Amino acid sequence: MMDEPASIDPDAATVDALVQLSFLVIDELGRIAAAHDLSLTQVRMLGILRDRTPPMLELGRHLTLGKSSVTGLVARAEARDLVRRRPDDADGRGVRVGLTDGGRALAAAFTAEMTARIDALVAGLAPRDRDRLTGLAWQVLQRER
Amino acid sequence: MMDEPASIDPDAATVDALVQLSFLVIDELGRIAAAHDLSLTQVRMLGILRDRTPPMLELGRHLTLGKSSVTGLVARAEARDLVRRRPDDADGRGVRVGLTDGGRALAAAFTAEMTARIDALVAGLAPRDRDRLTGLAWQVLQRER
DNA sequence: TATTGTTATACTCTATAACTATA
DNA sequence: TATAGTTATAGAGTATAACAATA
Repeated sequence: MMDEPASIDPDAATVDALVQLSFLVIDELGRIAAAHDLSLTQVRMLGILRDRTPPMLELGRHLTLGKSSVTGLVARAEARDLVRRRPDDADGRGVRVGLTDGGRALAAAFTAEMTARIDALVAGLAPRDRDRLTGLAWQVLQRER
Repeated sequence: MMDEPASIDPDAATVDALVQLSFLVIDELGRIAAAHDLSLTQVRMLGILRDRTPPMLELGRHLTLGKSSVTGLVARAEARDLVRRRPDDADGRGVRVGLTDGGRALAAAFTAEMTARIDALVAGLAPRDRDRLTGLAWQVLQRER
C-alpha cells in the first residue's frame, strides 16, 4: 500500500522499497512545485513545452489528459503568463501552446531545485552505488517502452 | 522535469532515472487505484487503516492533510462503506476511523494487484540485480528518516 | 483557553457531453 | 462527416477560516 511490512512473498521487499522510494521522490517534486505554486501537472506541462510548441491535443497526449482538461490547464497557466496560445498557421482549427520567458525561467528553476534535491537524496550512496542504482532504474525503464 | 535528456551534470542521469522510474511506479499505482474507483489518497488511507483505528487528526498527519481535508476524504469513503466513524471512548471530541470488511477486502485486493504489477516491472532484472535494487532503494530510504 | 472535528467556501484537476469552427 | 478546441457542468481533492463541542 506504501508502508507494508515485508512479509511472506520473497519479492515483497522489492515492491515495498520501490513503492516507498517512488512516493518519496514524487512527494519531493510536489513540494518543490508547491513552493512555486505549481501542481505536478503544471510542472510536467512546462517540461514538455521546453522543446516543443504542440497543439492542444498533442499536449494532452503527452500528459494523458483529455482535451477539455488541457483547455483548463493551459488557461490557468496562461493567466499566470507561463504559457501562450497561438493559432496554428497550418490548421485553422488548431491552437499551439508555447512557453513565455517567465514559463521558461520557472521551468529552469524547478529543474535546478529538483536536481539538487534528488542529488541530496542519493548523496549518501557511494559513487559506485549511485551508478548501479542509475543503471538498474534504467534497465527497468527500458523494458517498459 | 521528468523527461529530461541527460546533460552536463554527471548526476543528471541519476536524477533522471530516479524521477522517471518514480513516475512510472506511481502511475501504475494510480491506474490500479482508478480501476477500483479509488484515488491514490484513498488507497493510502486504506493502507494506513489496516492496522490502526486512529482519530481524524492522526490520520491526517499520516497523509499530510489538514483536518478539513480528512473530513471530506473520510466522508466519501464512508459513503462507499469502506470506512466507519466512531466516537472516541477516551475523548468526547474525538472520532476514530476504521476499515469496514469491504474496505479491508479492497485494501487487500489493491495490495495484491500492486505487488503483481511492480513484480512485473522488475521481472526483467536478474534476481541478483533485483536484490541490489532493493538494497539501494532501502539505503536511500533509511537516510531519509 | 486549547483542541477535535465539521461546515462554508473557493480553487485546481479531471471527465463527459454539447457546441463551434474548420477541414 | 470528422477533427480541434471551448464551454458547461459535475465530482474529487485540498486549503483557509469560522464555528461547535469537549477538554
